[in-house]
Amino acid sequence: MTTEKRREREVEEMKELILSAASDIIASEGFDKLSIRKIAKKIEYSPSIIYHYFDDKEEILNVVIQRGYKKIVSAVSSMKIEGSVPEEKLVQMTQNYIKVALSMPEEFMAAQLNQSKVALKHTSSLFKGASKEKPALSALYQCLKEMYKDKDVDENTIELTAQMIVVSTLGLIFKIIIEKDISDEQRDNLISFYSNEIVLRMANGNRLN
Amino acid sequence: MTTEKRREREVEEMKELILSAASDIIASEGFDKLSIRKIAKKIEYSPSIIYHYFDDKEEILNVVIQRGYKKIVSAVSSMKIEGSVPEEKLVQMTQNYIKVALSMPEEFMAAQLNQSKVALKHTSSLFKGASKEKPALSALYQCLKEMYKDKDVDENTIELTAQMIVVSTLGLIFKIIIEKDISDEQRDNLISFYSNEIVLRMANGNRLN
DNA sequence: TTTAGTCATTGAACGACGTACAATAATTAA
DNA sequence: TTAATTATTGTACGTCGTTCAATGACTAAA
Repeated sequence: MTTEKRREREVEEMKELILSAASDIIASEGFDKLSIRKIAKKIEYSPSIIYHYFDDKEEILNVVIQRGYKKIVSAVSSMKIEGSVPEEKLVQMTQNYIKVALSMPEEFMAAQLNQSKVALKHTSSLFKGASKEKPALSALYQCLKEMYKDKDVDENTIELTAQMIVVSTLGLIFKIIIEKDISDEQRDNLISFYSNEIVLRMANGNRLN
Repeated sequence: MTTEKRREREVEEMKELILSAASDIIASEGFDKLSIRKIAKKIEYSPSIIYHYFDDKEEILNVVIQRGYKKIVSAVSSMKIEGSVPEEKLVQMTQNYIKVALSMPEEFMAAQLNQSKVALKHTSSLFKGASKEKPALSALYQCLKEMYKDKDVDENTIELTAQMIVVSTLGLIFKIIIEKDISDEQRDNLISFYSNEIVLRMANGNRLN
């Protein structure tokens, strides 16, 4: 009777074994080098067994990517924002996000570029109402709202602005990761100019109203 | 004696045959589905022959990607800019770039994400002096300079601003392509808001000076 | 025109891949 | 102890990129 519980646990353990082997391989060799056969060798089972626990390679990849994405989200949200005025908060949030993303470039790119339904459920941010669903976007949205409290900006414009800031930040992160030979100095310059200048201009442009 | 010339031409023709077969496959099935064996079948040769004309699959891929990129560049630069004031030009340039990129999403993504030296030579834009070398960036740079002619903005800031606009635009394009299920209406909204509002804010923020 | 040499092209093979499936081994419930 | 269920494996298929020795075709020299 209690057997069932144990079985469940064992299945979970086996899945974990497979996933962590997959993560190891990805960490040491990169995403494209992951193969079912390598996982099997690493956990000392035959390749076939993996199909008892996962539908196919893609499912494994999706789980790994999803976990990477959660790691990123929790890293970002665990960072304290010390700014008192919304402008300062905005700058800090942007910098935090960029810093975390650049600390795990492989995982970040994989998560963001993955077009599977599962991945898109987490990463999509361009639909109407995204600022209510996505944590990063909603933090941005609140920040902007605070900034606009004396002005007259409609909600739709705030949402669009938040989306554009997110999308721009992603562009910067992508390019920094792709152009892998940027010097530390140049990289810091770019990030600092972007977060201290560009983001604030986007948020608080002189063309509002 | 003239044989050599003919040989050269034949080699070039064979390369072209291989490349165009590769392009066809990529166009109809996507980049990841391209295989040496498929190319061979398409041109009715054995797979081995391909290695007489190219080092490996990657070389073929690089050439195709490079051509795709050139296609994009020439499409953008052939578009007339009708705006009289630099602000209008800026908006139009941005819209043109986005439109062209979205008209060839596969090729555009492949070119931009390719980390090979060859590709980066074309796509990198975050180094110091990029606004002098890269056509898209330099057009932007000129535009910004015109906008700032009465203000006092140093060259470095102009370059950084141009780079940030490019990078942001890429972010928007990437996300629109990745989130493939965005409705036409929503997509047009985003592009219009970005190019008419956000880009101008980035260029002409109230925080200048 | 024959010969020797160069170059184009092929077929077969290797090792790797994802995956399906029937056969076997282990475990559980009766 | 038996029957049923479940875990695990071996084998096989079709795919892939790539190498290499063997062939075929063409070219230059005799």
